[in-house]
Amino acid sequence: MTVIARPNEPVENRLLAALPEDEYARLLPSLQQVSFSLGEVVYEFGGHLDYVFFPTNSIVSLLYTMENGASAEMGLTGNDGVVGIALFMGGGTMPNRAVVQSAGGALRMKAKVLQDEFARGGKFQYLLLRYTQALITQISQTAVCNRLHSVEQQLCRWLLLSHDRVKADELIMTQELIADMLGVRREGVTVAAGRLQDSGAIGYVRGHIKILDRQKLEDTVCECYRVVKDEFDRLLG
Amino acid sequence: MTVIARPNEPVENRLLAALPEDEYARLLPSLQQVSFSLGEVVYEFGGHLDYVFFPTNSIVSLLYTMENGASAEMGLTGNDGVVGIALFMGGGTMPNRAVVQSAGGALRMKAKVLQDEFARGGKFQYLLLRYTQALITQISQTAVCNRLHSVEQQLCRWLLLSHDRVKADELIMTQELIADMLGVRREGVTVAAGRLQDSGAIGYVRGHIKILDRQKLEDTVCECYRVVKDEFDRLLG
DNA sequence: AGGCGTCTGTGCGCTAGACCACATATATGA
DNA sequence: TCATATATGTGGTCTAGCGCACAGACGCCT
Repeated sequence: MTVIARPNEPVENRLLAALPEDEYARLLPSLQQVSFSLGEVVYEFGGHLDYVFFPTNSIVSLLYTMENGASAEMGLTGNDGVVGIALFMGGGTMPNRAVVQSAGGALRMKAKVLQDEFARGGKFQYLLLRYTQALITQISQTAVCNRLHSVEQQLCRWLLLSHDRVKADELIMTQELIADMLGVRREGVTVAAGRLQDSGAIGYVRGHIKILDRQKLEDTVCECYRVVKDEFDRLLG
Repeated sequence: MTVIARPNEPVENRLLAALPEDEYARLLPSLQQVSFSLGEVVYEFGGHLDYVFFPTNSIVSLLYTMENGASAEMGLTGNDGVVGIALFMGGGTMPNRAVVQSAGGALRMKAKVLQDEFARGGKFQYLLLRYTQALITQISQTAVCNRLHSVEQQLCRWLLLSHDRVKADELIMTQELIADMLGVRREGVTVAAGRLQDSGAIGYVRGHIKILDRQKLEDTVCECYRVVKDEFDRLLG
């Protein structure tokens, strides 16, 4: 992670952008722009957090790694959210890991500043709690989807959720990493991705995935994607 | 649901019990004791909530039902929690259903009272948010467990979580209902439960499950149970 | 140009669990 | 005591996805 400067351009995180003028002005001096690289660990299982992060064009995955090394994603955060909810929810640490899934920028804020502002009970608190509820929906739907749907459907869901949170049509992501996120084997992803490629929905070469036909993905995906998207729009739109 | 009276005995919900004297005194007049029957729906998908519920000796499951009727549980709430977090998180409605999984009592509180007290920012807010974080852990672990573990392990996890939240060693619950909770087929539960019965861990007849040897269940269960339990103890203990 | 490391493709056997079709057992109420 | 609905047991077939073992294929570095 590299610290860049104080942000001066228009804010690209939806939570911050939704703040009223005065609250944003109060927080602005406490925001620093940082840059995440692919695969960087934002926090570890049980680790202590000094900052919260508001991604702008980066994506951060929340995942859990079992004792035997197997892992699975429970949710992901982009420019519509915040990484480090334990800091305002009161737990201090979270029982999961946060890993950068798509390189890019974020704004960070010191824990103390966040907590003080949260305690004021204004719009900031309101937005953070609504985001947390949307995140709960996402995690819930991941639980259901893991139980009931095929790898191909889950891959579509994952691609669409990522695509929604990043500007470009190209995702930098190997099948190996996707397999870790979805909690399946790499070969399973190869087969599912192969089918999507054959249908013309996506194209990929060595870690570069292109969304060619978003509609095709939406036709294949299970209802879980829509549920999550609708809830995010309802709560944060 | 039947409304009984105003509670006068010692409070049996851990969240309420953790309140300081003055806050509890302020809330007491707004609490009504109610009785839930097995299978009762506390709230529906997208439904509006007039009350939150603090279970005393009942257990309420949060589950999601797909368009095709298949369902899966994302978490469960007993005397250590509250049903209806959307009311203080700000969403108003939740994209899931809440169903009584074990008949028993709860204390209910009008939404308006809850929200006013929450806005004061005292210990009540603190407790509700910490509980919500513990719930997030539970849902997350359900997601991971659904992906990576066997039906038998998940059944153990479910039995242990339920056993922790109810006084008795006997659970009133058919295999059919457990199958809906776990998002698996009824026959799958029959087989898994049969193995646990053979090993002497449990005994059951027509909807009455007895925990005979808790240790055996803990030996069989996956790590997911421990993670959830530890996090509840840490955050609410 | 060559070599090595990292991705991706494929095939094969195996297993858990789904789906289907009944058989049996227990409770409840007429 | 009998009828009926509900709960549980079991067996057979089918499939998705795992584990394993390689075989290309592409990218980067020297």
